Amino acid sequence: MMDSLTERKKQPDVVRRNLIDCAARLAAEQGFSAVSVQAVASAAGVTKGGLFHHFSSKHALLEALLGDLLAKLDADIDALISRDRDGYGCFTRAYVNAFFTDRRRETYAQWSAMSVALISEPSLRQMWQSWIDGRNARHKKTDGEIGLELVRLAVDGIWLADLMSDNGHAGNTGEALRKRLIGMTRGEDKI
Amino acid sequence: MMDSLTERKKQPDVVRRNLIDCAARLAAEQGFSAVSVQAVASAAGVTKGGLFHHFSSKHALLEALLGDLLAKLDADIDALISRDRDGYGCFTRAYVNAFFTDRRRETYAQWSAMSVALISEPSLRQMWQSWIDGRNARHKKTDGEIGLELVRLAVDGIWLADLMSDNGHAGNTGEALRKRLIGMTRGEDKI
DNA sequence: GAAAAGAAACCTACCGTCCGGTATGTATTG
DNA sequence: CAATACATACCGGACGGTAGGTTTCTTTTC
Repeated sequence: MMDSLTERKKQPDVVRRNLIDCAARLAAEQGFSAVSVQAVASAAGVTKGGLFHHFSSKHALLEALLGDLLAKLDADIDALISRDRDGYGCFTRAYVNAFFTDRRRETYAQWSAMSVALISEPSLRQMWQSWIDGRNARHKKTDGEIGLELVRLAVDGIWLADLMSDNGHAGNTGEALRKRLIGMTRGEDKI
Repeated sequence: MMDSLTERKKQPDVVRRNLIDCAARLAAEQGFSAVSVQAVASAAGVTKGGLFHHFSSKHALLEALLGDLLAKLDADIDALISRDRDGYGCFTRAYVNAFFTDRRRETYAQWSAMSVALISEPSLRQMWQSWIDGRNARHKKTDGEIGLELVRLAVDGIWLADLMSDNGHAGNTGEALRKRLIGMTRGEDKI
């Protein structure tokens, strides 16, 4: 029996989607250790059994969550690349800019929390690894040089520094860094 | 009653030391998730109660372990700095070289495992944060420039890449990167 | 210097909690 | 009716931590 006003059909895909979102929100707001099966299920207004109906294991849920984040990142980067006029270093520039814009969005908090899982869980690492390998292979012609690799590594370094920092945002402090990095992708030398 | 040959007095500080080392070894060989109180105690040939006699909590044990690693890193970096003739960028160079030499040692595996805890546990993060803050303040005159900060960030990026990579060593692939980074600390521009 | 007293160094046994996962039921849907 | 979409109830295990005893060393006392 359903509420008279809220009367709807069951929407399993909506529930499934909601489970992923709740897992992401939990991870973002309370850290990865707070992402237990019970917590995610409760947050989504479902019981644990219900969650296990949609995902065969906790791991499957995490994989879905990571896949989601990767898909978004993929879209962002592709959009940035298509708007880039120069060929040389276009992926690296997109990588830098995608990072610095995501840095203020809520997805960033999700990434932050996800990173912990990403480092500890081998199969999740594998997903990230194959993503980055695929991208590197795809943009080898335009972004294969070691100088550009260094730029991307520096971005990862900032990411790591953010993870270590207490204030999640760490936001506006990096504009100088961003400009410098973008400059490096264009072969500008400085000082 | 003691064994006739193994006759020794109790050496609590040795046991304590051994507990830290075993925690580090466990973390290095089986990942951070394998570092449970029970596992560490067993590896050190002591019971759980014995461990809790030396460390008031699991967290205290982890802090001791991190403190140990930081002390070693401190010593390494100081030694490298004292051997550096130039003033400008000496800390950054030491940071780069300490990383790349540690990369082949066993301490690196310990760091790898520790990083997971470092990211997830706030109070451990705090220890790292204050270490790096102290170093940055101390070398502000010689290593304050943004270009040098970028070099250090890139090193952190390599560290993160290693964490994500499956092969723990990832060793010799980075010599070109190292030279490039060292070059950047001397104001050389390239390509 | 030996006995007594005290503290430090451990061990055994246990507790409550939370975890991921399962087995089985029941209501909804097509 | 059959399949899907959930809920309920439960399990075995590991986890961090505690309580209380027992052994070993150190210090005091006579």
